[in-house]
Amino acid sequence: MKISTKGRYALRLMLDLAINNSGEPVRIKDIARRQGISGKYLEQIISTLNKAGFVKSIRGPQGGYRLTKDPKEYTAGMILRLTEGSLAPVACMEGDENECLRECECATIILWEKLDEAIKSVVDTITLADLVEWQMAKVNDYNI
Amino acid sequence: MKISTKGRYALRLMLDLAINNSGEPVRIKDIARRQGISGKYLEQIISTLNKAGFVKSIRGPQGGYRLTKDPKEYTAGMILRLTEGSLAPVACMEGDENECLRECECATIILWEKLDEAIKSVVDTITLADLVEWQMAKVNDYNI
DNA sequence: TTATTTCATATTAACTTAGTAGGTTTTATG
DNA sequence: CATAAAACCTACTAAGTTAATATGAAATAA
Repeated sequence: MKISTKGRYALRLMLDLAINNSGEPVRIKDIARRQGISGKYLEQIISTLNKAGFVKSIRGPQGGYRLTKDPKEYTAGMILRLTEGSLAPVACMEGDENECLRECECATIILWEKLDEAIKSVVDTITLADLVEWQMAKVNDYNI
Repeated sequence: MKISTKGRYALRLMLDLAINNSGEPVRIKDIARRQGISGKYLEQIISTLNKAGFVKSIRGPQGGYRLTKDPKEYTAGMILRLTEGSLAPVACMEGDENECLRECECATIILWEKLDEAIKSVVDTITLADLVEWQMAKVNDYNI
């Protein structure tokens, strides 16, 4: 019941892009340095974000990445689901494929539904803009 | 971000024990048959529940297991944490051991805290008695 | 005494995680 | 035009986890 590094790094990567939006594209190398994450691994993660249109890449020297949308347009859920896959706590909740034959008889499904709703209520309401705001507040605290 | 079979089976096992409390101890073999789960695997899971004092075992013929407490005394969280380990969505939230060095600078921790609270608010308020109640309602629906 | 049950430990195949490795393509700049 | 800096692409891998199976020992009711 853990969010893996892929999801966690994707979130920090997007947050890094949102904060370092000075005009020039942001290089993987710099994100890797700032976040203390393997650059090669970040390449793979950002590739997913790129293909989904979450970021735009500029190739060649002085290249890098930029967000395609305003930070408030990305929810944490969008980023996590893209990189982690479904956030449903059990597979039988993920649609027709994994439907459980005991579904209509098994009461635990009600627990899983409530848990699923609780998770969604957090990840689908918090946006990248919220993370930026919290990050700014943290930096302020730190500098006082 | 999934609950594994251990946790899911433990919950169904405890629910089965709560429902089949006719006085005689309940055998693993019968739970396995009713739930469609490998008996040998259930043995391992119930061993954990036994050592934690959640169930009491009676050995020998006509032996089996019984709950030690009233169903409303067990929360889903107690059962899941015992079998799954911590339900925190990220390791850096699990106490001093896994503390993240970036904690005080990284805004994502706030998201994880909110997610953790949301998960707790479900699993720590739903009891085995609730599951029994829901199960009874399901059986009624089915028989109408 | 026997059969039935729990109890204990070891093993395993398949899968996932968290990267590393090595190279190709694009393109700004000198 | 040559070079270097960046993104891009695919394959590989060590370690860990999951979801069991396998084998047998210990306890005990009949």
